[in-house]
Amino acid sequence: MSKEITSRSTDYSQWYNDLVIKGGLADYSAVRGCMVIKPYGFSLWENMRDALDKMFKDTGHVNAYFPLFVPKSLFEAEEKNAEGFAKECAVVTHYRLKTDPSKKGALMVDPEAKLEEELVVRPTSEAIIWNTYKNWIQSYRDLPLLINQWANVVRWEMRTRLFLRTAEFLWQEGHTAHATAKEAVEETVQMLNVYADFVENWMALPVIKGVKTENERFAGAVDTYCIEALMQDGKALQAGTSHFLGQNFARAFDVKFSDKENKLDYVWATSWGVSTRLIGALVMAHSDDQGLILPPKIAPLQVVIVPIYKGEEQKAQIDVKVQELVKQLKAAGVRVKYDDNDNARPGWKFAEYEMKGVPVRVALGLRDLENNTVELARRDTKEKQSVSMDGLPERIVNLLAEIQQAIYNKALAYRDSHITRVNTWDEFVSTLNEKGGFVSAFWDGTSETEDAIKDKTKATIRCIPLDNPEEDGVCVFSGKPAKQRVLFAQAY
RNA sequence: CGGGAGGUAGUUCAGCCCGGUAGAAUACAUGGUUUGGGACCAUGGGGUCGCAGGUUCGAAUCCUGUCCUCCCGACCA
Repeated sequence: MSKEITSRSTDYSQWYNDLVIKGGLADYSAVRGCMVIKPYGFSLWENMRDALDKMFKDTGHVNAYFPLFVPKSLFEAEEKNAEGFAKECAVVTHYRLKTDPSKKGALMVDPEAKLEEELVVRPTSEAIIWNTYKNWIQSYRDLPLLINQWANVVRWEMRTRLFLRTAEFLWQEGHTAHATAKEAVEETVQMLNVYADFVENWMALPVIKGVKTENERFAGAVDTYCIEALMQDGKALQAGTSHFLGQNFARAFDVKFSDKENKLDYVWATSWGVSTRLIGALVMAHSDDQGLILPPKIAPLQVVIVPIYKGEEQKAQIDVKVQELVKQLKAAGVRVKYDDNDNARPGWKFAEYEMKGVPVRVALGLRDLENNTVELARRDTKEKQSVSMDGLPERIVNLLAEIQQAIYNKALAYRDSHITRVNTWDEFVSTLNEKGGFVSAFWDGTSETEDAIKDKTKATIRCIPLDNPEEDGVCVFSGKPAKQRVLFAQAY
């Protein structure tokens, strides 16, 4: 069967690819490293986007849109940011094609149409946005400026993977400006909390909130806060970042404001983003060898109803019952589909919707009509039971909530059992090799140690957890004094 | 960007070594029987063999280039 999914134990990477492709989320395209997000995958993204957008607006932000292109001179203004992204930028150098005289029907770049100044296709929008903010901010009365943009960005990655790392991806980027450092840090932390809230409560994926070390910090940031999630293969995935940018961009773009005492100062900045990469996290964290498992809150379809019948007459009887149920479920705000396609038989549909991760399936046949029951099946546990049609809509609404919680609990249990405290280098290495997951270990605080560990084990410091206690210890690698444990892991 | 594998029907693949004008399964269409875990029978449509050159009487098959994908590695705010 062409729809079969490679098992996790056979080939984890292939399993992931199978889920994305066969689950109907995305497809490869003719463009290197760029994917087509299919309707089912995009619907998932829309649900995520809508929930996040509401949270951004509830915390006082508004949406705007800035250009796709950044003039090179603006891009290079903030030196560290420019350097960090330089190696993966697509650059527009010409603005016109012409017919190729040496080849019929072919086009060539018109050498006469070379741009005076190259345009960088945004890998992130700090530069173009801060160049704009310069014109918008004069006084403390103009602050804070709290803007978000939903956009696509391009990063010319060497090796791409569907959703996890594509050359073009969709994301949101918030860019805020504040009068004080304190306020900007508060904004940075607030948005980190919004991300954690979203990922945990909507995506059912537990995360660890923390701060990045200097090595892992966003280019141009003073501090990078992050949420880190754990995938089923024991590798960590950065699910979102929120940066305190200090006055770096204000200096680079000369954005000053007058405070109440008429004193000029540079404004304080933050930026924060999550991307379609979250879909990759979702797929890898929850799904099984039968296909996707999607949390009800963001699943494009929450309930699918499959009729089981012999002949038109039975079908008509079932239709009547189902129409009523669909109406009730829709009234309760449930995303429901009645699949009465006659081409596919029930067994085929069961397998198909399991692959697509629809949380709840209702099957309804003549036997059920006689007994006033339906067969109710949940995707996460694959449990099936025959239940009464009375009070069914409420029951389904409750079941959806139960599934949402169960998926979260399962991921949480896995994550918690994969945070291992180690005290020696041997333990550190063997834990990474044999068990995976997060390794909590003392670190001497130096980049050299961090680099050396990465070199030897491929593990990086995912974060210094926000609630980290200060304790005295010795660095697991260097043996030097250390003040706290940090979380290491191999990561996507 | 380095190493490996691959691109042939909508999909998964065989054919390639040894050149002779393309096949299976599945999907699709039609008709019939079916329908409580990926149904069956019959008939039918569908492919410039990734693209571009070259060798040859003749290329899916040999040669060169190029694009795309997958896996491993390097890189990855």
